[in-house]
Amino acid sequence: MEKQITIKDIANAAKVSIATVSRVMNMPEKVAPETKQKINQIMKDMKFTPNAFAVGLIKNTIKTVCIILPDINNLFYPPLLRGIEDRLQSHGYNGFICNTDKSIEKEMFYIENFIGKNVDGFVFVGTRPLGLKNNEHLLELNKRIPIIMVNDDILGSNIYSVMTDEVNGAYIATTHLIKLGHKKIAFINGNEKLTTYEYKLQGYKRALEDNDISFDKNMVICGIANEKGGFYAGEEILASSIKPTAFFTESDQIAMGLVKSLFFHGYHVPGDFSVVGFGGVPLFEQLYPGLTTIDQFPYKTGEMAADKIIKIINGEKIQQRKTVIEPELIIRESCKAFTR
Amino acid sequence: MEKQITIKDIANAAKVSIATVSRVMNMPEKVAPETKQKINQIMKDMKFTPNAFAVGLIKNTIKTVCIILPDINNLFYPPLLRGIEDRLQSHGYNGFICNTDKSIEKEMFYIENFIGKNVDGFVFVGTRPLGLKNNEHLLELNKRIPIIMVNDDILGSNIYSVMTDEVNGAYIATTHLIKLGHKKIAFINGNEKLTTYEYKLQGYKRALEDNDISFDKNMVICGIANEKGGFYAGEEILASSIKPTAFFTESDQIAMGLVKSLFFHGYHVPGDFSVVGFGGVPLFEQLYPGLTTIDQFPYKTGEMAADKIIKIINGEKIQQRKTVIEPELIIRESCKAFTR
DNA sequence: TTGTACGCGTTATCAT
DNA sequence: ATGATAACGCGTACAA
Repeated sequence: MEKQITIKDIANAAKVSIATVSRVMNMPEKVAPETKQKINQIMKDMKFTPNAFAVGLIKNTIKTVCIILPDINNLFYPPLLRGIEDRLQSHGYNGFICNTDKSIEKEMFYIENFIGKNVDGFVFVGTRPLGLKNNEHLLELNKRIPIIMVNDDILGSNIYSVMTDEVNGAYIATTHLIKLGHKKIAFINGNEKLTTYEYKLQGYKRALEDNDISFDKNMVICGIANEKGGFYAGEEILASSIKPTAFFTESDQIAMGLVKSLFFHGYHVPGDFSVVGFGGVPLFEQLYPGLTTIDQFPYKTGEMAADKIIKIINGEKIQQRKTVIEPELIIRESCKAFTR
Repeated sequence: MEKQITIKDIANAAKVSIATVSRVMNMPEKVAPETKQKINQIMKDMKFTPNAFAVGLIKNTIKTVCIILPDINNLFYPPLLRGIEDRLQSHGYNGFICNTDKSIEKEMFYIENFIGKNVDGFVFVGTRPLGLKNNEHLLELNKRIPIIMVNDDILGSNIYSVMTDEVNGAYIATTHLIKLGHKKIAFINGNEKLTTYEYKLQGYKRALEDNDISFDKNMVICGIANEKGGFYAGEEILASSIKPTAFFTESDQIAMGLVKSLFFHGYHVPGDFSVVGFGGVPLFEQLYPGLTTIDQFPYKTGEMAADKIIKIINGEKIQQRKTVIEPELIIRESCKAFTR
């Protein structure tokens, strides 16, 4: 559009050299107050903003991070992304957001793309497919550029991470139901080979075990991990001979669909069935009934991830490779004691 | 971290000049096939990626757009953002996402910030505060850099836009309820001075008028435009002497909270009250009951916005300044005929 | 077909 | 306290 205003234009207007103009921006203490004053004024008047490419060429940073996640439509991510963004912002950084739909190809494409754009680091958000071959490229990348994983972790690697203790979260959820007197607790899980599903299953099993309830694999329904999957899971269970009295779902979003299915068939929650979700998405406080769930503190998770990647970028010492966030039970209205 | 591979390294390795290397990337037809072959191989082997800053300095573009929106936690935005991103991607562009929380100060800060980062354009998503003084800076910006507005429009300006016909959307929603026999229709709106609230109120009023139902301002509740606001609005109405038989809400998210309030007090939807939302957020198909709503086609809106800003950036001719998307009624389960 | 050399806007080093 | 100038990595006009 318009010709860009350069440091040269400012220098001419101020009758000084470009070096002085540069100095008022980078080492303002080394320039005389009046000169500084004058130059600052002129920069404002002419709406000067330094060319980021030129600066980047020299400083080799553009204060930008690339955030890679499965899909922003998953309700867990918006608050998490806000946490990241707000925090990056306060450090003077910005973030690109990239949706991969869990496709490793897309992920690799984005990585190439953004290495080309000289980002300062990568944040990988969300659970990852199991298997080394899906994660090898991250190990490679980690040698070139600062990266961090959020809500997943590659054991035995030296990749930094911030994640919820999901095993414990699932344990707490299941235990809550058991303490309420439920013994027949169905678990609605996702059906892909993702670490998060493994963790939650572990926690669920362990809670049963610790309470001498035998694990029944028919009680585990694996489907699509969203509200539709939750609905279908409900339909499937109600049509089957499985008769749980309570449900633990892998995500809040699944819980929503499940609850719909239950109501749809004339049941009441928590009157007939208790439901515990997982995530802590603020929205579901306003579900009917208010969803009892495991809070993963998505916003806080994002903040911690942002702080950590910035530290890594700045070469600061990090205490622990893996930061664990302990989840907490939020009791709302979707559970009831089972008495019979 | 590691030393960057430059075009010079490639040139040395291939025993050619840097000009030739540059040419294989930018004018490959002007270099001999064998030379090209060899250089390409070496570039791959050495994992060469051109320095974006250097390229940007010359071409003065980094194929990046800045997307400014109120808050990604508003459920209407994730699908819209996906539409934008997917489309930008296919044009070789990437997008920054910035949440302003409707603060003009934050917005201006981001604008400065990203002008400094040399983005190629801005996409302003979401309704804007009324009043020229809140939008003057966009008129200024529009002279410097390509910009587009999504779901708002500044009349009389030459800023491009893509937006739903919200007046008509509200008209359709209200008319739907009227046709079902409802005469006492409450409208739950947002309480700020934003264009979108004005538009929807207009459509609501017009529908009443066209059906000889007199407008009762007590039937309009203005509150916070999210699920909590919806819940409070429900509480407020149920505690009052206003006795509507149906609700039209400014957003799907409001509808969710409203429905909760209604159930909470022992009412049934649509048995006792009919509810129509606004937006078309896919999630609410799995609300109980499935939410009848006005589809604004958020994903498609995003796609169209992305296509348009790219055209503007490329200097292509645009047919119409303002692209209007006609909303459609999605009938699900939250409405019922009123007979009495 | 290929190479030389200049310029993009800024920072930083060395003089002054 | 300020100025001149060499880098930063790449693209391209011009020369060969």
